[in-house]
Amino acid sequence: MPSSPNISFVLHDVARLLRKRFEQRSRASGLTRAQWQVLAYLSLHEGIHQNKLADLIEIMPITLARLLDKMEARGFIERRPNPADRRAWLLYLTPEAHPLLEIMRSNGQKTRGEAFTGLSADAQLHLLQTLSLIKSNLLEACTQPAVDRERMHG
Amino acid sequence: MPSSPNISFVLHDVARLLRKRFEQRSRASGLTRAQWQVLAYLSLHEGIHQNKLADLIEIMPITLARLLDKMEARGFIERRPNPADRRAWLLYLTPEAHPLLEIMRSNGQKTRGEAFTGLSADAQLHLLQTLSLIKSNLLEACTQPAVDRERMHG
DNA sequence: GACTTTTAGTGAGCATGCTTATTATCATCA
DNA sequence: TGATGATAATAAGCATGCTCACTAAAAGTC
Repeated sequence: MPSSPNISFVLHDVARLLRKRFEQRSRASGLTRAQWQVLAYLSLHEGIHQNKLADLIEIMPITLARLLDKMEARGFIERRPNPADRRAWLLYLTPEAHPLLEIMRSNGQKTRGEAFTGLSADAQLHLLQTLSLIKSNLLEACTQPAVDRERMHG
Repeated sequence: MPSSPNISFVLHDVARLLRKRFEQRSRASGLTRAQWQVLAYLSLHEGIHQNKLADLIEIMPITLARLLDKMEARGFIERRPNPADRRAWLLYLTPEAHPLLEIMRSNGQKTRGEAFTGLSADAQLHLLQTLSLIKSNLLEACTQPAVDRERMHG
């Protein structure tokens, strides 16, 4: 309950504020947080295809497709045909994208710097480990049927 | 960078997965995560007006207005005119909303139960405190101008 | 080789959250 | 009282993320 603030609500708030702050900073660069995440992952896996990349980022393929549409239109990435599989595209950064990597990385660092003021390096590492555990718990849970039935009245 | 996973990305992923899991569970009840958050806060502050409530939840008033539109249409809340100020509405739960509070609270608990498997009560409390600190850092930061200028080339 | 199943990608439609801009009302102060 | 500024709510428009449904191509099976 909000009176003793709910950890899920706070977590959601933090994510939203991180995104907001990052995008305040990055507006001039033309990349949103989500697009930067795509670019960051793609820079480490050029030549990957969309469903694999969506799997890495853990978003739905259709969500990634929409992001790539915009990033392609703005000249940050290109989709090359895959001669071995005519269903799939192969994804590459354009030369224009490379300078952005450094800028966005720096913006991310600045945003984290603001967010994590007062947290020691140890505390940050601990937080990362805790969040990673929660994430893997949730990834597991999301694959299982969510039973809405309950014994509220028993 | 994604190779050593970025704490902001993970935090964002966790928030997204929490929302997804909560909504898998709550689909039958007709309330989304955001609407449940509104209802939870409103249940503690009936008679509040929109801008104040938006301030409590820390979202933009227009975002709240859209949520309230849907919740009003579905009969969960009502907007009563404020005789003392014709610009403002006073917000109340409808009788239909009250049983939902218990159901949604339980859904939230179940979702957190799944998410926090393997975390002691102490670790959860510690996480909450850490996140609250980060949130207040970000709330502070977001009010300050985000300087995009930087010394990348110097 | 034809039939079925799986996989890659997208369309449609909805919810949340933002920025920017507008209207109506209230509050202040000369 | 009458102009000025602040406040409550909403409108328009965009981005992200989901579910559900669909097409096209590949892969597996008889």
